[in-house]
Amino acid sequence: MNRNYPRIRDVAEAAGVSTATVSRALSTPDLVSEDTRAIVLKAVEATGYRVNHAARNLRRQQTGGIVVLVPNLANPFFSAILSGITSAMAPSGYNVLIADTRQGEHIRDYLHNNRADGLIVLDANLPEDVLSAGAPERHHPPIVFACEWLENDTRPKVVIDNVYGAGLAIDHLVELGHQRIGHVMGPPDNVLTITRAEGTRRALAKHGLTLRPDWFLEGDFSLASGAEAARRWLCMDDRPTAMFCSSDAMACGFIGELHHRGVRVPDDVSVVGFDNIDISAHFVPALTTIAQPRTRIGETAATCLLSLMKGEGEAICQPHVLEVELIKRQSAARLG
Amino acid sequence: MNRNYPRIRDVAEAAGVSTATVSRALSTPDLVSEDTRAIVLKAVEATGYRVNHAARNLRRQQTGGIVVLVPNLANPFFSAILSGITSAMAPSGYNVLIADTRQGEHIRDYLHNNRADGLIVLDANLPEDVLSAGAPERHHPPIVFACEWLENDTRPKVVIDNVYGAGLAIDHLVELGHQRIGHVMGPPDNVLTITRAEGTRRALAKHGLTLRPDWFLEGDFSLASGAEAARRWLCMDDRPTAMFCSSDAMACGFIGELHHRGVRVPDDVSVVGFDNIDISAHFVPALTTIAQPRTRIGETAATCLLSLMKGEGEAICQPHVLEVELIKRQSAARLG
DNA sequence: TCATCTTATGCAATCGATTACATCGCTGCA
DNA sequence: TGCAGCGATGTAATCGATTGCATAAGATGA
Repeated sequence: MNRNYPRIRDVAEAAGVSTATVSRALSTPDLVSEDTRAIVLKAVEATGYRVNHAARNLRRQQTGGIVVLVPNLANPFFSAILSGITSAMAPSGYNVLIADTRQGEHIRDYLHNNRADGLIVLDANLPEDVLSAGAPERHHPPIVFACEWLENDTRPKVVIDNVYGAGLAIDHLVELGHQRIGHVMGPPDNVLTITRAEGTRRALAKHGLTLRPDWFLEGDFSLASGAEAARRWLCMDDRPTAMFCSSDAMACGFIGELHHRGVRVPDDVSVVGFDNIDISAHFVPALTTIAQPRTRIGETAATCLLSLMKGEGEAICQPHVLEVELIKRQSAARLG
Repeated sequence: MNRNYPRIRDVAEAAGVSTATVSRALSTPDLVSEDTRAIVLKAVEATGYRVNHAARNLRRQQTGGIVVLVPNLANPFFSAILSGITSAMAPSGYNVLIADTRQGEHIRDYLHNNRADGLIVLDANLPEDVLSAGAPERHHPPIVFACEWLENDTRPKVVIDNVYGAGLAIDHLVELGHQRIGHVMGPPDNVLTITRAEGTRRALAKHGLTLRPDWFLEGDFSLASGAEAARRWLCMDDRPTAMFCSSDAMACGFIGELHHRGVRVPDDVSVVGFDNIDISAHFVPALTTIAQPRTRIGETAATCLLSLMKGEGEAICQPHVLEVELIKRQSAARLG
């Protein structure tokens, strides 16, 4: 930041008005006459003035930024959401800060409302106390949850219907003639894991299929854990003919590992994923999956947070449930 | 941001010292006696004080943040780099803002030094004037380029040796007996495209192979452009037996599309990618590729920027060239 | 014992934009 | 004519932390 940088006072002098008028011309144009406004804008142009955000934020008692808490930034699933957030935030002038929740203690800083005017949380598995709504001595800024959320928490969230999505996947497999269906899950304490597993169980029950707990494999949404699940599938002496994976990354890892071991998808086993990440359409075989609108999740969360910060109340921020969709491709085929 | 939030004055009163002492105890502990420091820290604890960054930044004439300009945030290639940046930045206390360069005019704002104390640029294809070093009336903050860079520009950068990397790929294919080698390129005006194509040409020449311009296909690093390249490959009546793709995403798109059309990799054509993104090891077939240390690129860029901002001069910021490595997997096989 | 130097602390100005309040000039109505 | 009301603008206080300068207390040396 450069000293001798044009200040609002320089603009005021150039325009022959007071700093108050310059400030008003820029942030509340209705309060100045059309003529002065034009003069001021010309002076701004001439001096190359840009507002000093630190000064503005100090006076306005705000920080001028929002923070996005991301679990594992390196996971491409989140980059599309981030992209949606930044594009929805850009016109507002708020800065978008990102913080990787794996970076330990630093996140606590971000939760304080003197660090950010708002928060978008993509990771509901933070240490117990961090996100608790019930600690009034901690001054949290407005929070919007996206993708993940806390059970029994009334704060606004932007999510999908994971139970329904899982149901779509199972219905499809059953339609293809599969009766022996397994499930690769995410990490145990994750809401997405829980709801997708629940949806899987319900759909299996609906179709009168017996539930085989030994066919529910634990994973962590990653490629590597999908590969690990494949190895466990290979060790079974009584194998399912189809696997529903709780993330596309796990589905890809699963298929890739099977391929290395000489097992073919969908010939030897059908696979359905969840997320519809970019690679899925190009995978070999192209991945049948449940699509969720990732960019729109980000946009919606950002828009919701903006209206919360404007103080437009919680009313318009009822849980947004965005639609999911079955994308039929080649990784799941008719049993036979 | 809450009014009646503890200010430095509250801490001062609680500790029975002046605000100056509190400030010093926190930011320059050496200037304060051990006893008072302890008292102040206790008072900080008791009041729950957190510094107001707007006030600090205003007084210190800084913004407290750095901006990362990313071309297409939704591209997973960049998320690993971002991850490296945030982890290297976390201890410094600087905020990390991200801006997607596709978001048009807003980027210009970020380039002004009253918006950020430093800049990491991952996209060298911005409009001509935006990054030009030679416009002194624009007050740029310190800049570090990463991955991409401007030709004939002496500013610090963190890059890899793309010519050498491309050479590794071609050498490997030649070693496997391939004589007819094509190349899928990135967008035409991109430095990575240019240097990787140059490396390809040089390596082909080194091995005495004739250069076939009709085997150099244009792409844009994306999955979709890889698929498009596959379609063009299929239309050739005189096909290369191996393709070196300038990004893993294009390699995956290429292989996926061929697979849909019944062409097998590596049986019918060998493919080598570039980047070693996470999916590559799990792709079908597992992708032979040139690895670049993406996380470390981010970390190095961040560290370099930090020392630049500390005013430690350009000296320690000579172009950092990080190493690349050939990862042999299954997508490239012996010809025959 | 006094002058000098060092260390620890306080006082108060400062960073730049915003905004409550005061002022001024004008219009319109009684 | 006089006064209320309104629109446009200026004056100056304010946001909270930092830091140059002043000062006081203690250490050192002659």
